[in-house]
Amino acid sequence: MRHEADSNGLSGLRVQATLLGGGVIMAGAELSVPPEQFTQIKEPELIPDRALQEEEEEETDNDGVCGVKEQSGSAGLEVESAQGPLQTTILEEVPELVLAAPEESERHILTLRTVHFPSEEAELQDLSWLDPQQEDEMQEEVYSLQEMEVMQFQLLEENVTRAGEDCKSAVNLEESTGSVKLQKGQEEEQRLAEGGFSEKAEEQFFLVEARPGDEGRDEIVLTFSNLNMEEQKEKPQRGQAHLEKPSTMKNQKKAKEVKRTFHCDFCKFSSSRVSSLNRHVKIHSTEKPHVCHLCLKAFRTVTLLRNHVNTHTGTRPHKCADCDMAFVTSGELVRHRRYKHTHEKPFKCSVCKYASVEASKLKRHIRSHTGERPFQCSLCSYASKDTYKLKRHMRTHSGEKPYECHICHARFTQSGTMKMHVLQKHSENVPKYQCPHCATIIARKSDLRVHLRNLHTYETAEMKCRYCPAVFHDRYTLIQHQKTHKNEKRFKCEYCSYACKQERHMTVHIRTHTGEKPFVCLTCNKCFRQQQLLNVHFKKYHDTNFVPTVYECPKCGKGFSRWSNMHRHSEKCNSGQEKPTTVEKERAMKRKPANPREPAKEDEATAEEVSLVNGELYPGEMVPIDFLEAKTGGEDLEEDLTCDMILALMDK
DNA sequence: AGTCGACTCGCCCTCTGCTGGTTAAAG
DNA sequence: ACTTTAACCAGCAGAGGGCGAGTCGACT
Repeated sequence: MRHEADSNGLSGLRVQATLLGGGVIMAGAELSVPPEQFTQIKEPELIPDRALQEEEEEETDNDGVCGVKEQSGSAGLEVESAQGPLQTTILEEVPELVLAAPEESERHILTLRTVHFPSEEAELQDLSWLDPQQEDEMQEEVYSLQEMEVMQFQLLEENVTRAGEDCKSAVNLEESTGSVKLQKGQEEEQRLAEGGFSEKAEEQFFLVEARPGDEGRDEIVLTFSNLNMEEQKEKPQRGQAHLEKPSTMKNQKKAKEVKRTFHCDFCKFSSSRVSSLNRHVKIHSTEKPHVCHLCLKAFRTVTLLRNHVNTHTGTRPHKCADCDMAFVTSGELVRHRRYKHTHEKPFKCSVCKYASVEASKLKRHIRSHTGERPFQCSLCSYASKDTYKLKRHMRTHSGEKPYECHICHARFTQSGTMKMHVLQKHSENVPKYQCPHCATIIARKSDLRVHLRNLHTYETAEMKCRYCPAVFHDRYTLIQHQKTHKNEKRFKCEYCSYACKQERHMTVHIRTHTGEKPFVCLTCNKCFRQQQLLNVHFKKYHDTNFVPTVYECPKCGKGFSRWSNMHRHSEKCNSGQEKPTTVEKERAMKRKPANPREPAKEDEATAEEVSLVNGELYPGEMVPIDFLEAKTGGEDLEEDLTCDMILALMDK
């Protein structure tokens, strides 16, 4: 059964009835209605062929009843219309349903009901979403819907072992299941009895498909139902209250007798048994005479009380043979066994492979296909597909954070979030996720997904390398490639053979060719090629608080502004003291001299020297430059050293 | 009337995945 | 110092599993 919303809100009806898979009656209608409306799909019921045969005999007497006739052929049953598309009054020209071939052993009968089409305009629904093959198997009747107010389908599942019975053993809608009925007069009567049905009914649409499950089990496969479950529940009598469903020949004969229906005065419940009605009426009563002696909770029936008391006493008489679980009722045990042991899932979605143990789960699942969101948040536009999600969503408005980390007491809105928090923050041996394309290890699966999306997704647009003409289609490869350029001396001087890795080095170097000295001392107007040189110059000659570092010879105590000079001196010093250790060297670097002033020439050279450090040292800081001495032989370093020389050495 | 089984509603849970803010490293 | 980038992290929603409990038809 499939459903598709009509965005225009117009009504349209498409009646479809098809037999699939041998012996399954399929009946469906697709109507454009608001997607929040669903109807109830009744469980399949089993009826014998013989009953169907007698039912059909009676059905032929009913005017306006959708006929059910046999159709032979390997295709099995098909519901087809005896008429062409109806333009005005569908109730006078009803489609005929064809029952399963006699040899069919199963029939699924699905009951849907109550379709009202108040709109003046009828629109055919697009069935393009249907599987083409599936669609081909359906015969459709498309009706103008203006005057169609009520339709009722019943599709019952029947498991019949006897073969060869005449399929014309009809289905009498009046007295049995397994039939489809569209009886205008009856519906009109019912509508009038209910005080104007057309005003109360709401638009609904649905497309029904039902077929037996695999392996001939008692399974029912439903596609879409967009009929309002609640409404179905609330309006069980519409054109249906008087229906009987005899499952045996005995009941069939009973059905032919005049049967009396007992109606509830408080709701639309009715039953053929007064005992059922009496029991039902109790649900409208506030009287709950059966009180639990343990918690004083009251119940309407002794059965409910007994089940309740069992929850206190732990009495669970229905024990699972395959595990330790036990239940108060047998139904719970059956369901538990389906979930945990037999994995029987009778409710199957034909749109996808989903199957469920419970019908309510299939109903909930179908909302993921239809997009129906019946549960509207009262505070925002959010609407959910089930009550729990709405309740969970409401925490975003209330700020409620019911889940607390037992270690750091952080609070969370969802248990899963807290669980992840504990795992990531407070657990050892946290699982990690290795990227299959690179060495990256990521803590969360979802973040790995983001990583894959951002770095390893193929992009149709070419991404160019920043340094060469190469192009790539994923970011990771591009980044890896660009890293290969990292150690290249990509910047080459146009005036000499100098090359370097960083552009800012080249900028400084170029000034040695152009003679440009853009940094001017505002005090003495001396110009420098680099800001750092100017800074050092200023400190040494114009900053009265500046105290330069002095390196003292460990042998004679003579001071030097540079460690290399001191070291050169110390090698030749005859004072007989030992060469300083590395630690002593570091101490010497931190020592402050009594009289630090050095000749201006050396100071300037020192400033030049400091400028080599690519800004990693602050102005005035001393740098061990053994490598410079090795290069220059330590002779006249201050005078001979140029910026570009040092830069070249640094880059090496 | 009692009981059973099927059906149904509702609640709560877990798992999953996306999103956007934060943070630290790299450029 | 600034920008960019990617992992980290909490928030939040989608989907589905499992079960408690109430109702009702059918049977005894």
